[in-house]
Order: sequence, then structure tokens, then C-alpha cells
Amino acid sequence: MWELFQREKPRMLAAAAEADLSPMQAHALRMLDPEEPRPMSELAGALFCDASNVTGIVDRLEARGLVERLGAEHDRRVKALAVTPEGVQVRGRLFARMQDAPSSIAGLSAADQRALRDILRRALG
Amino acid sequence: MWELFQREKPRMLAAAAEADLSPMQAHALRMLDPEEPRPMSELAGALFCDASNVTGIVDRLEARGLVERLGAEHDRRVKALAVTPEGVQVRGRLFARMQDAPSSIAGLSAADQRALRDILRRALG
DNA sequence: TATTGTTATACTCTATAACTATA
DNA sequence: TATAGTTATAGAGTATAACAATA
Repeated sequence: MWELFQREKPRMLAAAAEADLSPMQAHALRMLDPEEPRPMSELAGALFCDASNVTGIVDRLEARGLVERLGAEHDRRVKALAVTPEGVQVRGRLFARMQDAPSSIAGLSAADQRALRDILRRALG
Repeated sequence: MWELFQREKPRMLAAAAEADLSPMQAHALRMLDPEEPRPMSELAGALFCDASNVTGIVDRLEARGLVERLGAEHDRRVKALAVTPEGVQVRGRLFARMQDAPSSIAGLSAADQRALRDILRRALG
């Protein structure tokens, strides 16, 4: 199972590198929602890392002009992370690169691919 | 697909933390073969990272007494990485923790789990 | 000359603890 | 008092370039 992800790791690294982003920066950008700004704390949860860590990751994304720290009206402590127009473009390219089926799976029969998709859909609820 | 992996990440982190290893150190230890020492370069390939990087990772594992740099008789440039008896124990615990089925998959029907296993087996060749 | 692994360097990721400003 | 985010710090991961030893 993990073997499958292991094999695809180079593709993830390449996708981030093409956008000139570190793997973590790419991951963070993917986790954000261009439609709806999310607080730093939520990003920390999505990345499974400490809040202090997110500060630096967002600093670098913001310096690149890909995200923006917005104020939240209901609570002046929280900073809502918005994806800038340029961020949306980079994010789109990242998703496009990763939505291609992993090569190991692309080699399966159409029936197997369909069955796999259905099973995973049930697994993820 | 990646969503599945994402959900299991905390378990991977916890497994490494329980052994008091960084995620990368745990990964490296898993990639090594207790039966047959492997050169640094092969580990770099398995980890998808630069050789210069592996030097530090192995330094820390060696300092913990989990691996050993052995000389290779056929080529005096290469250093063969052997897993020490203590390394074998830690490695065994890591594998045990990770071989439990991911919770999303454990919730599937027996038939789905069987089908998934068969499909993945074909995918991995 | 080419290859294996190390060192030097610079940057990123990571958690802990202490801090600011809000609530 | 408690929470959201930052800063300071120290350690770990990362790639590039230059290097030593060996092939």
C-alpha cells in the first residue's frame, strides 16, 4: 500500500520543483481554498504540523505573492489565508500535475481502475 | 487517492516518534535490509534524496547504534549499511505499527478489502 | 577520467517555550 | 484565563558545489 505512494513521490517532488516551491509550500498551497480564506490554525491542522511552523511556510508563500494574510472580522486575532490570483494559477498547475493517474495505476485494466476508484470512494466516505 | 495517504500521515509520524526517530530516519531504517548491507547510494535512491543528505541521516542513525557503516570488499569507495541488532528491533516495531490496515480501509467490507488488495498487487507488479 | 561518499554552505522544515494581542 | 499567531532557538532535512579516496 505505502509502496504505491513511495513510487509516486518523485512526481510530487517534481511538481513542486517545477513551480519553484518546496514540497511543504506546495502542499500548503494545495490545502488552501481560493474560494474561502482559512485561518492559520486550520492550515496547521491540514499539514499536521505546529502553528509556529506555519508562520514560516506562509511567510515564504506570501513573499512570493501566492497567498495573503487577511484580517477576520469576527475575531481580530485570527488571520485568514487567501490565495492570490497568481497563487490560484500556480495551485491549478500543481493539481493538474497530480491528477494524472500514477503510472502503476495507469497500467491496470479499465475494469480494475474503475473498481479501484469505487472502492477508494467508499473508503474515504 | 492522495487523500487516503494524507489521512494516515499522523499514524506514520506517531510510529516514528514512538521510536524516538525523525520521520526521515524511520523511513531510512525501513528501507535498509537487515539481511544484506546496502551502499549509501542505494539508500539515497530509495529515499529520493541527494547523497550528501544521506550522510547526515545515517550519521544520526549510527550515533543511535541502529546502523553501521561497513566496508565493501569489492570496492573500497562504497560503505555498506548494515542494521545492528538493536536496529532490527526498532525496525520490526516500525513495520508492525504500519502494517495495521489504515482506518479508512479497515472500515470496508471484507470483499472490498480483498478486491483492493488484489488490484494493488497487480498495480505494483 | 569517472564514481562513492564527505564536507561546507545556505535555506527550509520542525517542535518547544516564551511572547503579544486579542477574547 | 484562554486562544491565535509570532518570535527565538535548536536540531533535522534539503540541494549545490567542491573535495578526497578509489576505480
